[in-house]
Amino acid sequence: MTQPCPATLKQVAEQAKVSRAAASFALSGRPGVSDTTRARVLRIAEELGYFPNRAARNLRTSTSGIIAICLPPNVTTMSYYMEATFGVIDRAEASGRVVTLIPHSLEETGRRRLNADGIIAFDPSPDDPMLADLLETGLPLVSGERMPAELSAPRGQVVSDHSASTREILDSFAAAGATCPALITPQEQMTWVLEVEAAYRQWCETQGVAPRLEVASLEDIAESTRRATRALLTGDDSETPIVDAILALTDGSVLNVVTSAAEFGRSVGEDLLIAAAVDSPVLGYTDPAVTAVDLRPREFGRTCMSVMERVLEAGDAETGLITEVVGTRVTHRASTAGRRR
Amino acid sequence: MTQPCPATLKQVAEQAKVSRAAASFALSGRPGVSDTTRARVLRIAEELGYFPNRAARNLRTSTSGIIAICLPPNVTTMSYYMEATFGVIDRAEASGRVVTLIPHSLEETGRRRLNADGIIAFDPSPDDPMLADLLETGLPLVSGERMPAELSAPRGQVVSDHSASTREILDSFAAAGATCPALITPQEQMTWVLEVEAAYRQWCETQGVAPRLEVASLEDIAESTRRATRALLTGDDSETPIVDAILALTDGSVLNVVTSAAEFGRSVGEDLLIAAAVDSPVLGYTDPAVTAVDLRPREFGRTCMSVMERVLEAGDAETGLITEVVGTRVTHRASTAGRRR
DNA sequence: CTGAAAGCGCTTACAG
DNA sequence: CTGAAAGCGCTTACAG
Repeated sequence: MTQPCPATLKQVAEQAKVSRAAASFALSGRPGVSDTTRARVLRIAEELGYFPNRAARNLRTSTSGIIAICLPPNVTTMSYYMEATFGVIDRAEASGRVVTLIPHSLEETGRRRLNADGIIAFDPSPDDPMLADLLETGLPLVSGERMPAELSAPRGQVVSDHSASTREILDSFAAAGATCPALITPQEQMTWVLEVEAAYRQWCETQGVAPRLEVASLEDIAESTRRATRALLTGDDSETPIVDAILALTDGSVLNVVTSAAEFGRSVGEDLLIAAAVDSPVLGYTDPAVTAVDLRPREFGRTCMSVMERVLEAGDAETGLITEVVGTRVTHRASTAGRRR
Repeated sequence: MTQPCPATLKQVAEQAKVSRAAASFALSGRPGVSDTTRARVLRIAEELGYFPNRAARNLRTSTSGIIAICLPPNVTTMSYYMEATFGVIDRAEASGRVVTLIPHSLEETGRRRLNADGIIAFDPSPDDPMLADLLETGLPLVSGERMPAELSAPRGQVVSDHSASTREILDSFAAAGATCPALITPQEQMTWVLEVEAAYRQWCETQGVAPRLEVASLEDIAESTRRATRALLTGDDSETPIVDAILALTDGSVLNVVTSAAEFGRSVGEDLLIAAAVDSPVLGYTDPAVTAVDLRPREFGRTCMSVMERVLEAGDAETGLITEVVGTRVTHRASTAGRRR
């Protein structure tokens, strides 16, 4: 067990034979202390395993050291958000901040109590009432994926190149012999959904194929997901070409397509290719395993936190909109192998 | 926007025309202040929207107000842990505490820095090295599900009745006509896994059927999951009866069975029943949807936090092992319908 | 039953 | 370049 009470600034100062002020200056890297003194203080702080008492620092600086994460309501693609959250935590640890999640049940008083220094909102949606409330607090906000235009601009944002990954998926469909790829989107107007959709439409236009979209609506989500699959896979209309590939944006849709393809006389990975726009561990367990876009959520979360740090450091100074891009990569699996492997 | 600076104790005291000490006593419910004064202070605090400054309180009481959650490494059944975490947060909010997650990548220095008041460990496993380190800190610990005997006892625990839910699942298999139910377990020796396994063996003994277990090992988890399914569904040995129902403990196994049943000439929900020991939203999206045990993770998380509060309140006083049970319920879906619906 | 006072550990103007 | 001092908001012995 480590020492019960961690070393205090006073102890460091005494050992280094300087005042607490000097020690504080040395540790925070501010000018006003000679290089030799600074080095000595840093060495002793290191030896004693010193780190500043969070409560004292927060009290003095009127901060809370808390970064709050806001996730979309009713998230089914849990793994992405869980990983992204851990990414934020990874990075927050370095600056001694604490990360917590805001439950959607949190009342206004609860949010006031929370008293965060900043908010990271993943996949902000214009339909989320809590998000609107959070924006009103005026706290520094970093958005994971772009903020919808209807909402006030964030101080920083981290984005993925969904256009590129969508094109890569569609190209791999084509390479495996598919000629009529369809899209299943959720009804929520999160910006990444719009980006995938736009990239899909553009790809279709370039290739000269007619876009086929189905929306799994929010109300009665399970049934509407089934309806979307059915709409795409029943060839009730001989005028429209048969859908031979599906890019699904939510894991619910993916799983529904994978598990019901046989009912419609299709064989996934052979005469029906399928891919997911967000990867998840479960997609590696299905048979066949499902090709998906690895959005590198952990890295994405880390980047969100480092943008947040820049925003907090800037304080009220004008920074413009800080933007960072996190690269994605497609994990190719058996579901897009095509007939001829 | 609410007032920039929340009301302070001093303001409350001034308005109530008492000393800060008296106001503090009144608010904390301690004796030493007359009833009329107490009522006045409480009313004024309410009016001003007063709540104690976390940093000041923490500094004064040498606490951090942080509750850290430790999840198993490599969790695939994300939704359960996410919900349980939100449950902890729900409840922590009432006592003004902040909840954070401990990433498994966190180094020893990081853990010292974290400086939590207590730790809630979900599904503690004897194989988790981080958990062993956390136990050494001597911080108050509440475990979600029982602690393995090898590890030091927690101060409190919250458990589910896995025996009852396992029996309910197995009984429903039998009611739908299955005669040879099998179990797929993960290799991790989490106590709930052992409990389900024990309940399964006991049920088999009572029913006079031979238990059939497969383990999906950790290394090469995806492949071993497939192997487990194959082992159960290929009738290579005419001496052993054909498995006609499977209870899978992880969502990976469930999805693998559901998506590969057809390959083995089986039809899920008809001649092959399947159920999951932990429910997840994705199980509602497969076709057929999968019967599963709803462990009520949010309620479970809330209960963990309320046990933690009791532990913290007791301080060093001997409390014995505080235990709470959270009821579960089986969500019956099409995967266990059986041939004759 | 109530008030005056100390002090948690830090940061930061201010004076030397 | 360095030191002495104030004060963030709270809790809690201590004295009346």
